[in-house]
Amino acid sequence: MNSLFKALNDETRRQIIDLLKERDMNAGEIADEFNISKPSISHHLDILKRADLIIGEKKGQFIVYSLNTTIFEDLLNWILTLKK
Amino acid sequence: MNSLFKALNDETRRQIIDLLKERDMNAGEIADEFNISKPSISHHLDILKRADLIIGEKKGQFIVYSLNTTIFEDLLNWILTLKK
DNA sequence: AAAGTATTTAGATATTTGTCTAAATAACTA
DNA sequence: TAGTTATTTAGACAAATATCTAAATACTTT
Repeated sequence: MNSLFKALNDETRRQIIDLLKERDMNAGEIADEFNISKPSISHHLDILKRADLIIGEKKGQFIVYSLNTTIFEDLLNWILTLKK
Repeated sequence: MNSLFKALNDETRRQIIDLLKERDMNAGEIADEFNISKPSISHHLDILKRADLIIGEKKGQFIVYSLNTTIFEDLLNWILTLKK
């Protein structure tokens, strides 16, 4: 739960999530959407990966990232215990 | 949204939320649940307040804190856009 | 009014975090 | 195999954060 909230606590990472909501993208495509160096984006992707929010799959020369929607269940449940 | 995720990105603050889920408590009662100084807890309460996650109401000498559940709607909606 | 209790504010410090550049790794292409 | 492209790793640094102690503020009680 710690790594999940940590991962979500950054505007750039939330924007990456929003991008992947639309379609799968490789690291370079993601980096092109930001005015941040590729190594920094790589680092953000690593944090999202460690939180199980995204999955990276090697496709030849590229690594294609996609959302792991199942992890959002945990977050959803955590919130729902508060609503009541 | 930024202050919301920031506020949730700390184990102590999430535990405070869990405590307030059970019942309203004043600052001293909350502090007694942790091995952290009162000023530090006060700081955590401030961050939760700024994120609109909790409300503090003066009751004489005490300040009673309670959850502001309406704010969780925002978080809920953010997550739901990802699930589909 | 003085003393005691509850809470916050101020200022300091160590740790964590986001960013960068340079270099390393991995895979394709000519 | 040499060069090019895609991505990550390593190391450095400035900014943000969690914590502490000491002091200030606010209310209550005697």
